[in-house]
Amino acid sequence: MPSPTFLALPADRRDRLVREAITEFSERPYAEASLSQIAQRAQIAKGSIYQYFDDKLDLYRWLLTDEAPRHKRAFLGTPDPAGDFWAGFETMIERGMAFLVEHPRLARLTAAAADPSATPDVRGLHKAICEAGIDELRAQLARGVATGAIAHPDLDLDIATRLVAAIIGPGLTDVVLQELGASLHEVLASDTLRKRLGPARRRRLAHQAVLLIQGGLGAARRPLRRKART
Amino acid sequence: MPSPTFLALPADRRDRLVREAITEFSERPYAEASLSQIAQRAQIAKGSIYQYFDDKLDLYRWLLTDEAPRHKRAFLGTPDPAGDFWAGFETMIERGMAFLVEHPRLARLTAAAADPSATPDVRGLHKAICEAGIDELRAQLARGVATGAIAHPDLDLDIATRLVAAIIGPGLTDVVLQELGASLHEVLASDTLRKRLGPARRRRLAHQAVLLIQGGLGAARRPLRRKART
DNA sequence: TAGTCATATGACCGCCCGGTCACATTGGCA
DNA sequence: TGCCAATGTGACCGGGCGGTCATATGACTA
Repeated sequence: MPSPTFLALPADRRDRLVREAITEFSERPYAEASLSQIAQRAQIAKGSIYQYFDDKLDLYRWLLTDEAPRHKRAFLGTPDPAGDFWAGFETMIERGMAFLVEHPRLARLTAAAADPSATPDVRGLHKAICEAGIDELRAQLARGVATGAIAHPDLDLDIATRLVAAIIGPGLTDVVLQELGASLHEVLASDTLRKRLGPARRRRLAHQAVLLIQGGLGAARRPLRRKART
Repeated sequence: MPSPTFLALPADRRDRLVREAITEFSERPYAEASLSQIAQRAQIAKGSIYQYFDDKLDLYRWLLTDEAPRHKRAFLGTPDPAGDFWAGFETMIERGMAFLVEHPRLARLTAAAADPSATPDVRGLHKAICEAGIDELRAQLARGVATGAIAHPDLDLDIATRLVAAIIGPGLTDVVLQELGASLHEVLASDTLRKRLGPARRRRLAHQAVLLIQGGLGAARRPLRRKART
């Protein structure tokens, strides 16, 4: 965890450090990310970083568990619990893609949590992040079950949650990159490339994902053309 | 690519090197995997490795694009094109999980291809592997469309392929690890843990995945209880 | 102004890496 | 048997890393 010294830092100095750290950790796997580089680019002595954080992992952990989620929550806002479940679900997916467009480096940082490589301590971190996301999604799907929007007696909720998470996480990311004809890191680096992932395309892709998910989870057989009973 | 010298190596020497290399690359991210370690554990001078492969990446590439796929193909065999599409699909998924049980290190090596971190050259490798898998899956789904087992006019085949790939790849892996209550690396290391992923459990999980996928892709609405029209 | 102390600094340390190369070993052929 | 080309070897290199620490700095007190 960051020291009081870090928290009391002048804003521009702290921001410089945070910005460069996020950039470094979003562009390289943890093992290759370099504190020396971060310090140099942020124009802060390397030794200072060790006054703010215990070590490399401590800095990474803080970025991943505090800084990134804070921005993500601020961006996503609180989802509207009222309204049609599937419409809300689609919106949530669209907002997730919007976050990728608006905060590519943070999105990339978070996406790294899916990385199964990595050293044990880093994996622990990643797993914690993933499980938090899974819990949130499960709660949301459970709400769908409660409202009757989801009804599939043979499908286990825990399993379904994880499969759906894979669809809207790595799955949709893959689709997006395919559509943009670029790699995650190219998208991360290019404003014009990200602009191509505009609201219309995001809605379309989110809808496609929901088509697949709902078709498998929806109580009504194919409620897309005709209204669901609810 | 490996030199002729490597290909002509006495079997036990070559096998030692390959085995230790696979182990090393499956236990650590590429950046942290160490040729010195591989050489030491295989009891082969480090210099020799450079007579067999150009460099670290060359060895990794060969493992990923030649050695692993060869074993995987040998294990999976050729799928039976006749028979019910969805039953065949479920079998394919079950065989994939069986591969994880029987060849955990190879499976882990292949799974690393999903890693979005990594350095550009490694990402290039990974992407190639992924795209090959996607192509195969798309062909299979296209067959489903042709036979009428899949019919969803609003869903784009390319997109569906990638989403389905996410389900049966990272998604199912996540589910399996959750059920075993362990991490991928623990499963990799423990025979007894892997034995818990027996045929019955594999079939059940594969069926759950198909439930989700088919529900969204199947021409018949819910053909699980009543026969599909074929 | 002189003294104090939290903080900033960057040269430095030990480590291990990927990769090289001069030399040792081997095995097949004359 | 004697030779030589192919192959095996591991000490060695330059480099960058995470992390340390003696010292410099500068704000604030008395």
